[in-house]
Amino acid sequence: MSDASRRRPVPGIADDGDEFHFCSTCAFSAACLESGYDKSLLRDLHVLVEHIGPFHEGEHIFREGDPFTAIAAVRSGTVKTYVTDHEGREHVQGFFLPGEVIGLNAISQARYPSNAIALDSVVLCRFSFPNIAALATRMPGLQQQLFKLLSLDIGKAALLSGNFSADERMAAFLITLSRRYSARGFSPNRFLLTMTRTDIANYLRLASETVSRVFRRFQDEGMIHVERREIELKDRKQLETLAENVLRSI
Amino acid sequence: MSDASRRRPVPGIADDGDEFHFCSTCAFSAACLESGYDKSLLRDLHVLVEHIGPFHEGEHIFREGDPFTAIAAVRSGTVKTYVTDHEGREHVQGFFLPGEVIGLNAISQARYPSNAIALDSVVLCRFSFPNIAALATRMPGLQQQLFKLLSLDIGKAALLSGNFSADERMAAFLITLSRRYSARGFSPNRFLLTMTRTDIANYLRLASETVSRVFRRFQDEGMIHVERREIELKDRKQLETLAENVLRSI
DNA sequence: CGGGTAGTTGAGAGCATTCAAGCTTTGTGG
DNA sequence: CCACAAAGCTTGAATGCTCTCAACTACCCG
Repeated sequence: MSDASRRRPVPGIADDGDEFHFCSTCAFSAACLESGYDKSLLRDLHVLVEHIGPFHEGEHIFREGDPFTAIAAVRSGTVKTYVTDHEGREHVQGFFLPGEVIGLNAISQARYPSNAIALDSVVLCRFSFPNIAALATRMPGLQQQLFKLLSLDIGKAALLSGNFSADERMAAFLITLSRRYSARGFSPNRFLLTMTRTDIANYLRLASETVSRVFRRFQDEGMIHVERREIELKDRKQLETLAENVLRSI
Repeated sequence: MSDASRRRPVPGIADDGDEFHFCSTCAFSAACLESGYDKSLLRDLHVLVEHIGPFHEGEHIFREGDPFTAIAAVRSGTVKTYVTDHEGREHVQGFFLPGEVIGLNAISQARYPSNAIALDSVVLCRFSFPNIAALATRMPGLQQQLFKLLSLDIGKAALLSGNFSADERMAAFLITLSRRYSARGFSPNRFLLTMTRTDIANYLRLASETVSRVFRRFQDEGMIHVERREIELKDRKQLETLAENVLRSI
């Protein structure tokens, strides 16, 4: 995390005496609560958590090459991860919504292999990785959850590896966004695109103009209604059909 | 593993009394030996290993949807993982050389999300995942190694996600193959392409004709010499330059 | 109101694909 | 041992999807 001044607990969420809370968005809470650990272990987990932020739009959370010490779950906002190549082209690797974990691909090299930037106002739960790994040896449920998260990310990364058309990739993008928002209790059919067309393009390996054109065509065909950053999925079925090939590999 | 009859230890490699060996290709051996664990823990690890195979060319190691119970390190040969979409197009997700681990992306769903097939004669080290995970709680070095392997695969999958030209992708493919062979003690500049042009194409998201054409062009420009499945890298520097953008994100 | 960023739309170009044909190697059976 | 088939590979020509370039519009914010 590049900005040390932000590593303070968020007011109102810090420890208050003997009580401790799990933030509802943290990816570890559910798994560990379910596993029925005793209170002391849960407290061990809890004290690892550091609520940091808010980061404002455009602010970096970490940069490529920064030493890796912690993973973080998004509490609110959207995070984009990306790398820049020698020609200055930006390659977006992923968007992270509330509840999702960033930094997992940094473990193998002990450095962040990409940049992470806030697309809007972002608050994170930060977990020291050495500490959570150590704790995981005492909490098999936590270890299992970490393995799962890592494994899931391998599959996610494979999403875009396939040889698909612009339409297929865009449909898959919209459907996965919808599912992820839906899983967090947001509307599955109406949501805000927190990223620019260019970001979407760099993520889907398209030109931003192509993103515009696909949006327009999808709208003309009645599949979506899009206006600036607001989007409504109007024909989910058709979108799912288009996305089918892309998503079956997850 | 789909073929139960192959789950026998390979003759000559099984336990012989009190002695136990690590097979040199197993990704876990080095890390765990280094960590200086006592003999009983190392034996625990060793008894988890099951040497299976050989699988012949074209034989499936697991299929999409098979229940996930084990990960496996390739001992010898090459494994291809792939999925097939609704139009019957094959999407190759990866090639696995000796020392590399397959099945890591199956953890999150408890099912293999893709097919794995032997490209030549393949022998594997199989590890029951529940067992190795349980052991990892007692061997932090092993847990760390598992985290690393998983994290590494996330990065690998991102390799092909970028928006790169056929030349860049092919160069990156050849360079990574070279590095991986080299890391295993094989020649870095002369090796056998154990996969077909079509497999390479499906992996790099190209048409097989394009793969042919790029090979020819690379050869005409003196970067490689390729004849059937035999390839020699003649101008590594130029290849690395081409691959630079693709590889910097790993 | 003006500047800047984001987004849209059109026209032309280019890279990769598709279609098609021919070549090479390998394996099989007469 | 040869013929033949099948699969893998190569090469050429034409099409097409997506990109690039360019101009224009809409919106936001000082």
